[in-house]
Amino acid sequence: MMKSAQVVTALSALAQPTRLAIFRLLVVRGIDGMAAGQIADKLKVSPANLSFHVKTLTHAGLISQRQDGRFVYYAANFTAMNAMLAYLTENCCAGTACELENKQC
Amino acid sequence: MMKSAQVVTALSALAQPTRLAIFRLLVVRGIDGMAAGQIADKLKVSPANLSFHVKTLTHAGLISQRQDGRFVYYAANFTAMNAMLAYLTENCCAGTACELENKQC
DNA sequence: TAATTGTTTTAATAATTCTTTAATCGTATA
DNA sequence: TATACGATTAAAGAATTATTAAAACAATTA
Repeated sequence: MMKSAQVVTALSALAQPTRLAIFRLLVVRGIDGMAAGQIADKLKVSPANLSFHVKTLTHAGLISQRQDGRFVYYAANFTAMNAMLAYLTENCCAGTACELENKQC
Repeated sequence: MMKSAQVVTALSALAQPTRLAIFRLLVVRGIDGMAAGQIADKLKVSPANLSFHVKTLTHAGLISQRQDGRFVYYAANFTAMNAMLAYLTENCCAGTACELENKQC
């Protein structure tokens, strides 16, 4: 079970256009992930700025990194993402009668 | 389909301890919602500060308001919440082979 | 070892966000 | 109409966050 402060950290990490784009890119990529330079090229962000943003996502636990030669690969952490999503819908409608109208809630 | 900027607005709205608490409270409450003063009491937040935060959540489309006498009731907008959650998991792992390990992705 | 490539860090500035207090607005009741 | 109650707004200062450029670091190759 996730704590409120962790969830705020994760949401803050995603609440920025560049970081949201990075995360979505990595979600689509799956477990192999993508090298820092590739991400920077694809999103047209400077290397320094990319480093700044992936650091924020990493601290939030939403992505992981692995080194391969002089490349650093980043990948989405699906467990953390799912825990965050679950926190938002938890105990929805006090457990009653809302499956009728909503998908996850 | 939600646009990136809308999702950033929604995530920013939730990425703050007081607002996350307000939203979770309203998610549990369901469609009836809760009056501003009740929320403020429950979360031990000043009326002015509560107004500030519900305004942010309202602008993000995550909650709605309805007036009843001199009370203003706020309720979670489940459609917006689900759209935001869907955006994050969209096209996960390019559509391949990750149902094996994850719940939503 | 020197040079190159990929990435990160630092420092500075610019921009945004949060909290508090006081004043204001709207609805209901005496 | 005057008063009370619930809620919102406005203004100010404090705190946090984003962007840029330059320097530094780490791994590879000449």
